[in-house]
Amino acid sequence: MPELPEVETTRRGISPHLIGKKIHKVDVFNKHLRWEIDNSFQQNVAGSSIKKIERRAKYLLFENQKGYFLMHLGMSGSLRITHAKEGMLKHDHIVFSLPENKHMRFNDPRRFGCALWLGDKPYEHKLLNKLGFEPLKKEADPEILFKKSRKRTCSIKNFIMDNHIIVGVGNIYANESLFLSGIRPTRQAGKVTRKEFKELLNNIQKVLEHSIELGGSTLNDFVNADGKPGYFQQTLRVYGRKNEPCFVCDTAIKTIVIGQRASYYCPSCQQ
DNA sequence: ATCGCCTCCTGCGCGC
DNA sequence: TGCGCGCAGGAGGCGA
Repeated sequence: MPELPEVETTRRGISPHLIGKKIHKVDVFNKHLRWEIDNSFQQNVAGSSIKKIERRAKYLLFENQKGYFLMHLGMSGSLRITHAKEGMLKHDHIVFSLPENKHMRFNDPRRFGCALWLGDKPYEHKLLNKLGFEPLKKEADPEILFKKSRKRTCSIKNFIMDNHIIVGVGNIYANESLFLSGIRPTRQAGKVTRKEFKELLNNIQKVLEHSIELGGSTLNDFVNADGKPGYFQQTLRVYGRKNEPCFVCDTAIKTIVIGQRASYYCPSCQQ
């Protein structure tokens, strides 16, 4: 379940194996991902060289001579670098053949991921042209959250998980950052103060950056990577801790469903 | 415009 | 040991 830190770690991990390298073949073993992989993907990717890999939200954007293609890891996807001889795994849906007998393989048991040819104006694509700000770039500004949330009645948790507002905050980090900020996930977004948004964005940045650091520590093993994502290496303060004592005040952590998603909070620390 | 629900899919853990 | 069930979750799409 890649969150933004895992996507960024993936980008950094695969980059040395792809930048400036030619993808001489693309084999699609199962085109039924979130959207069916159409012929333009293979046509425009096979035989091209990768110039750059960018990340926007949880999308990976690969640039070649003709334009850009996009990949999303969905819930269960991964990209890993292997030797060509290495055996295929169940759910290896796409294999990119690289120089020096290497492969990049896209594996995705749940097939919520996608692979899409975008052409030469990637940011005009409907998946990308309505996205909110990147929490880890200079553009990140709590004032945007404050202004856009006025008169909003949805929960603050749904609000920060809305990609049209701010990108890359998945369920785990939404729970964790709200706990660190003392804000109950059910509170109406419009009732969160300017001061609280400053604190909240700061905490979102902290948990994301911390997790990228942990992910980065496994980068050396990225070939044949099977490392646990960063958020399993760190201590989660509320996520998955139903009925366990709050680390701050010992109150039992509560769980509730918000927007079809499991939400955890300390009823004493978070108001 | 905004909100909340539905959906895609497989693996896992649980209860019996 | 095995079966069936429910749950997990990113995010687009849709109806209200």
